[in-house]
Formats: sequence, structure tokens, C-alpha cells
Amino acid sequence: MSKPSKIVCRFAPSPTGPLHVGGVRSALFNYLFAKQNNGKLVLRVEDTDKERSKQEYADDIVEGFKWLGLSFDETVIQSERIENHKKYLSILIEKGLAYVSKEKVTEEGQRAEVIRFKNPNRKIAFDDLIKGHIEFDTTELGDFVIAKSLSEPLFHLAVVADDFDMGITHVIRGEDHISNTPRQILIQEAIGAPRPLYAHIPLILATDKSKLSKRKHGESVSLKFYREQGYLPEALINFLALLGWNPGSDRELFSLKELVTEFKLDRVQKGGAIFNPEKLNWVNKEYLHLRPKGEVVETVTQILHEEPLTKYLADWQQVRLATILADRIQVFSEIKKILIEEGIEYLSHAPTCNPTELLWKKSPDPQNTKTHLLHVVKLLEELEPTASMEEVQSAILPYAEKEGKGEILWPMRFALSGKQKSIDPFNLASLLGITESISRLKTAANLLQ
RNA sequence: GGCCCUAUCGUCUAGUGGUUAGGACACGGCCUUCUCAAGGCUGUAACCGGGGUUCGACUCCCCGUAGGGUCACCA
Repeated sequence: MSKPSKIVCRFAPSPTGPLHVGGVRSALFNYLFAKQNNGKLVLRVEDTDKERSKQEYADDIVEGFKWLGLSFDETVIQSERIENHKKYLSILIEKGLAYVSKEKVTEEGQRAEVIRFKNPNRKIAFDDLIKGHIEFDTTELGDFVIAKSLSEPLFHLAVVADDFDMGITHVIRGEDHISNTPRQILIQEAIGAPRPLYAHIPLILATDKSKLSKRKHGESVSLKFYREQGYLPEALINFLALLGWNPGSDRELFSLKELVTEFKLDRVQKGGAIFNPEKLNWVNKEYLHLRPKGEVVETVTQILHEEPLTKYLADWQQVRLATILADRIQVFSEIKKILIEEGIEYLSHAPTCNPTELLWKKSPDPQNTKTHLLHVVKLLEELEPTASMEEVQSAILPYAEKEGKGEILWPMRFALSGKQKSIDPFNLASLLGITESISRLKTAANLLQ
């Protein structure tokens, strides 16, 4: 038995755009595989294209992973390793395995001279850890370009050189790289680098089954979008892990730590998976409920505080509204939607009630209803102006249970909100304040004969 | 179009020759409930087609078909 060498993985994004959810999943699978094998994980920022690479995107990538809680053992900037790439380039040229090629210039920006790899035109086969055996005839690739000039190495060369120097043992990357693999293997063989093991993971697809791309599918492909919408990092990680992988059981909720032990590369799906935001919302809700209630309420309060729609509410009212909302949302971004769609204008303006709707469907008696409303008023008058939901409840509930909950609670709630659907009466009375609640109940009672 | 990959409910998927084809999201119903939401129970819903192999195919093989990826002096 030879001592197994340490596993080294890498995630190698190019900073030409914001961090993509597909990239996050690639990074996640690398992370899980490396961690569970006590291996090393490297973040390699592939910025050899000076035209398109931007520092802000490199920052976005690093910040994104920091937010997610995915850590790398090492971060390398590919452009800083260019001397190394040049070294391999000159070796290839010396050996006659690459050459300076005179080009016909047909497009603007095209060089008259580039470095091409001398393709041995062989068949290349490799055993992908996910896809299985794959074969290519490299003849059709021709003598592909590996550098713009002696000092400007390109993608394929840089990847192979860096993977070699960094001792990468497993290349886990998106399926869109599958056709790059034979080229890279050819270069490896030319520079005498060992071949790493490949695992090409299926793509994350949009609803139309095409690859998620910013150009086609907009902002919702970037991690930042979900971060700004208030999704929880652990929910995103869990959801992404389940997209294309499953543990073989019915279990669906996993912490990152649990994923490290449960994840199996050979259980990764072969086909692409459509990104389903509804399922993400569900996962997020599960994690939201797992968080301490106080913490969630605090975040919701903060959001309400900055929300113009609730500016008119006093601070204590915002906290109470936040407490109610905290139980109802799947994602923090839903708050605004709820405020608008459900219409909570009744929080700021007393409703005008239709007397008929004030009556409980199972017992539509105006006289009784009026008596009940006035009795509720009496009970509320015993309370402090800012009584809590619990205080309101213990003041009203015994009476409601005695007389029939619907008979009391429906008219009470309707008198306070003027709506068929609203926050429950106890929360509502507490949220409006006792003084305002009494006033609304009296107004409603007066509508009844 | 060439090359490569893929194919189970609408979606994510379990399944590895014999299953009432299982779970989750979404959707519908019921219960709970003052309404809404949550929660509980439950229902509708799938093996792309055609040939083989086999006593027997969702499962193995071949051929179609469909979808996707990739074909840069980007990564």
C-alpha cells in the first residue's frame, strides 16, 4: 500500500462578473470533497484576461464566500504566477511542442503572431468521476492557441501549469469545461505534468433548461442577488448542495458540517438541474424557523425601520409588527411584498366597516354582536395603553371561550381591521394600542342596531 | 452543423432485473382555526419512442428522438 498523497482541490473562477450561483455550487462541491478527505482547497482567481477581469469582481467572489462561510486554505491570483507560465511556454517552444505562428489578421485586435500548441492529433480518453468514460479525438482541435505572445499565456496553459505547480489532484468543475479537458490533458503530457482526476458536475439550468447566464437570466444568477434578498447563507448552501446531489435518503436538511460528512462525489447527478426558487424559499423558511426568534425579529424590525411603508408606526409598534411578520415570512424580502399585497393600511387609518361583514357568519345577530363588541371594549379598558399581545389575549380569551370564539373574535378583528383577512385580533389590538382599538370597536358597535 | 454530455411526476430526486415506482417543492382537498399564515393528514401527477437481451425490464445493449454543453488571440 502506497501512502495516499494529500488531496488538493481548487475553485478557479475568472473575475469577469459577479459570483455566480453555479460557481458557488462548484466551489461547494470542491469544499465538501476536500474537507471530507482532509485535503486542501485553493481559491485561484483566474485573471489572465486583463481586458475583462476586474478587481471589483474578484472582491465580490471573496466576499461572497466569506458571507457563505466557505473558507479556502489558500488564495492565489493567477496573474501573479505569470513568470511560471512563461517558463513552461518556453520549454514547450524549445522542445518543438509549441511554435510561434504567423496569422492572417482578419479581425480588429488580432495579433499577427501567436503561440500555438503543436497538436499530436491523438485520441484522448479519461474517466470522469461523475460522467464516466469520455473519449475525444483531438484532431479536430487543430493547433490551438496557448499564448498571445511569449509573455501572455492564455487559459489552457495557465490552468495546466498552475494545477501542476500547486499539486492539484482533483479538478472538480462545471460540465461546460468538459470539452476543454482534452486540450489540457495534451498540454499536461507535453510538459510532463501528472493528470489529475476529473469530476465534471452538471450545470445549473434556468427554467428554460438553458445554462444560467447573466446575459440571458439577469441578476438572479448572482449570489449577491440572494444575499440582498435576505436569504440565509446556510439555506443557500443546503439548497445548492441538493441541486444535483442527494444522500440517498429522504433527508433534505443539512448543515455545512453535516454535508462534509454526508457528501459523496459519486452520488452527484449526471444531468443538469433546474434552479427552482420556490424550493429555495422553502429551505430558507426551514432555516429561518431554526434561528432564535429574537434574532429574526430583530432583523425584521430593522427592515421595517428602513421601510417607508411603516414610517408612521412608533418604534414599539414596529417591533410588534416584526414579531408577527417573523413567523409568516419565508425570506426577508417577502416583508415588503406582504405589506403591499395584504394591505396593512388599517394600521394607520381606522377602517370603515360594512356592518354586515362585522357579523360572524355562523351567528349573524347584530344585537348580540353589538353587546359583544361593547363587552370587549370594557375588558380592554382594564388594560394599559400599550398592553402586550399576551395581555390582550388573557383579557379577552376567557370571555370569547365562554361565548363562542367566533362570535367574539370575528367581530373584534373585523372592527379593528375592516378586512376579511388580517392579523389576528389579539396581536392587532396590541399592535394598534388599546386606546385606538377601543375607539375602533366603539365605532363599529355604533353601526349595529 | 461537428464533437461531447444527458433523459423517472411541472421541478429537485430515490430506484441499480421482479416495487402498489418512494420522498421533497409546487398545486388541490380535509382537519385545526375568528380570518390569513403556519402546522397535521391527504389527493392529482412520472419511467421519451422503437427494437433487442431475459422467464421477466424504469433498470442492461443498440437505434432513434428530445434537451443541453462546446466549438475564441475568454475563462
